Amino acid sequence: MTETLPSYLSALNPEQREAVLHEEKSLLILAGAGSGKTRVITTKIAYLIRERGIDPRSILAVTFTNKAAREMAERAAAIESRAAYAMLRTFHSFGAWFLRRYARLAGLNPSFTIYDDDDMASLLSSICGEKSKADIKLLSHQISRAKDYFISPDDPEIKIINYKKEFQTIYKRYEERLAEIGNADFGDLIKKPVEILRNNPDVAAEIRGRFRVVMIDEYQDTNIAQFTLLKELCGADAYVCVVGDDDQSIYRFRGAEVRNILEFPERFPHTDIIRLERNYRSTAPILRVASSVVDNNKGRLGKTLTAERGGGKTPVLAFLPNQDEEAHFAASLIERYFADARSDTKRAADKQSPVKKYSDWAILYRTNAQSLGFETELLRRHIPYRVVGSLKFYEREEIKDALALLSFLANPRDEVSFRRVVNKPARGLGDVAVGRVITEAAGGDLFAAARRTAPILSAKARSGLQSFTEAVDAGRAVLANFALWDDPTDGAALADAAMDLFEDADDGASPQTEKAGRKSRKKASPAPDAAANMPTTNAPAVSGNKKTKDAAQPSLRSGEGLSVCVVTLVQSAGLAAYHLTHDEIAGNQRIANLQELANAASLYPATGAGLIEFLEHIDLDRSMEEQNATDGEGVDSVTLITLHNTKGLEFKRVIITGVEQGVFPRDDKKDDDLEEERRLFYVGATRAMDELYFTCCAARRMFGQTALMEPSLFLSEIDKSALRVIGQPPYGFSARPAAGAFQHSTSQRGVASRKRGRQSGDEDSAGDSSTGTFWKMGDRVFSDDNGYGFVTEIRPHATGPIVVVLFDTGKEMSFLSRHQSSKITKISGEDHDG
DNA sequence: TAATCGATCTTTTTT
DNA sequence: AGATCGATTA
Repeated sequence: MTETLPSYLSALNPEQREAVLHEEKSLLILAGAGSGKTRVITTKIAYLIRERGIDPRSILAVTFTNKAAREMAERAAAIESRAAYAMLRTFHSFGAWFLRRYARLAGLNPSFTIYDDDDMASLLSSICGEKSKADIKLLSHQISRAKDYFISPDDPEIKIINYKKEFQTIYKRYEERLAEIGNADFGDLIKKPVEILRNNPDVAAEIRGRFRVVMIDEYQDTNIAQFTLLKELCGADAYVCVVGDDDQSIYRFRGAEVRNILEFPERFPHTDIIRLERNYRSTAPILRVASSVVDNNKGRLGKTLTAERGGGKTPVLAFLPNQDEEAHFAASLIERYFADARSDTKRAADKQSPVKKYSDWAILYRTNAQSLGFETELLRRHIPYRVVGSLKFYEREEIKDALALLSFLANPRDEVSFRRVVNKPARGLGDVAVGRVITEAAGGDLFAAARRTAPILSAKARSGLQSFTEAVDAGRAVLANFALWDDPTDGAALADAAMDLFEDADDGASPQTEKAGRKSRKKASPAPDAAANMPTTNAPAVSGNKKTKDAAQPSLRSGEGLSVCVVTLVQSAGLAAYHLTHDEIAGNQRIANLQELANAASLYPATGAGLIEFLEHIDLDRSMEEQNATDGEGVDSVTLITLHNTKGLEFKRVIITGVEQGVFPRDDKKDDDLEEERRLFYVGATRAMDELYFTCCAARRMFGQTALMEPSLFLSEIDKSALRVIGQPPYGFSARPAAGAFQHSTSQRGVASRKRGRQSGDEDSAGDSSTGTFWKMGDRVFSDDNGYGFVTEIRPHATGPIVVVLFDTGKEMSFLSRHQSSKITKISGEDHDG
């Protein structure tokens, strides 16, 4: 039978193939890490279209990240080009698509914009201004959670989130204000579609008629609202296929419910379950380490991943004195990788060894803040890197300002954006004047209200308000088809017209032409100042030589499409001048950032719909992947990334950093939260294909102070023989110890030194009686010629031990201890005391 | 009304 | 250490 199958199917293993060919009612695929689940999904999409004659437009596949969605679309289309017509989106992007389409039914204008967490907080503080910032943050978090659980203000279940009556009141008020403004928050993108489906049987019928196949990836991370949406989306005869891994559920904190995957068979009757337990990604030693940690979790379905790959190196655990050494160590590993490559090529130039790339490497950390040290070090060594998922660009003041202007242009009822920019730069508008405009608007069009209010204000406020409205007017003037939004109260015709504009590739236009059009526009648009893109975080190769040249006269250039609008708005509002004069040091950089935003906008048409599309894209996908990638995959670079963000990715070599108690796991974690951190460990470790490293620091600067750290609990859960330990383990450390404390000796003069436990790895050390030096793997050394380095190998030799040192420069040298040890000085490690 | 200085807290993780 | 917030001052 196999030979009758097309090659894309026969290439699958039996379980994968079974999953692809399955076609009864519902399917739950329990897919371990690296078991080829993306391959299964994409192949299944292709198979359904090609072999089963399913209309691609009736397929909906949902993922969690934009990156995953893009990858899925690419891979499916590579097998079967018609897959481009299928709807492959993130949950939120699908929600936004749906909500625009049926906006009216939720009382929204189809041109609504999306409020992020910050906007949410701003709105909340305008509702209850007396609250502290922390309280506001908590409230917005709880409202988000409520929406994740599909709980409305009046739902009695609201007590689960917050039992106080006050919370209910505020939540309710928040919903009213948001409705007045006419925007949606993240939760609404899921919750409102459900409500529309429930309240409008005709819409439900239409949607259910359309989507015959629904697939969901990373199902273990869905929340209740998303589950509810799935239920509403699927008609009685829809085919539902979900893929997930309970061991990789890491988003409980934002409402993910592992129950969804555990109870899926009950919720969807006649479910078949297929397990994918063959891991194709990692070598066995890596899987062993990953499993030994997650095995300590209680609440799991339990599965056994088996490595399909033989051999493999033992993962390395490096004990290091502090953060700086950690960054040194990571950078050195990467440099050595390439140093090896150079010597390799001489010896075995004809051997077909794969090309070594920076992108083979990823440095993982628990919190975004940890990236800084690595950035500094990589920058210093001219190792190109990119920081994944760093929101920094959109968190910049000038970018937020510009986006607020655009948002206000898109929705003149947007009070949050209005407040942000109406008096920025200072136009002499104080609380009084702004308050008057808002009162006048009475929840309606603030732009119109501003014009009406201006005449009755003081001369100063009047001219300020006028200059603001003129700026907005100027921005509006460069947009075509803007009339649509002039009167948001104009009902059906408006929505219908808007819907045409927002209509996606699915109805009518071929997705290929659409995408091609988009692409070519992107290509055509110059990608100047790619360096300016992520100023603090970009690769060193592109640091700003070009910028300094025109630093004398920085000005915004408008390019194609919507960039005209961005530039016009920012210029005429005086934002560019404001930031330039306000911040003499960073001013030019700010202009460059604004320029970058304008460049991104040039991919969109200069129309009202283009504006909405642009804003939606920014709200739903802040990864900067697209903008960053100048051509194809972009510059080859090391990946710096949070553990959470690595989900679904893989790298040849992975360094998991900061594996210390208090950092990973955070020390306030226990029980369920601790189990989630364990899963996070599992996710991180299983990203590695060939080599895996852990780093654990004895001391770490936190809050401006140096704190002594203990090794992570997780390290102690790993079988000692599964790791190769280098550096100085703290006294008493051994993997899998009798439960007990790790203890540190106190640090001395900034460099914490640790007494080595007697029991650990004596085969990796050697004393040299002639010099009185005791060498050990991982010892930190210094040489006048080569700077700092680590002892990476100790070999016995007739005339005494040979010590191999990897210097931070990447250079590796061997020293015959007896004769040459004077060239290298041990600066930390085993003290000479016993 | 805006800018500046000190006090205070910070770090999860993300669509 | 760095951001952020509030109070004080110009």
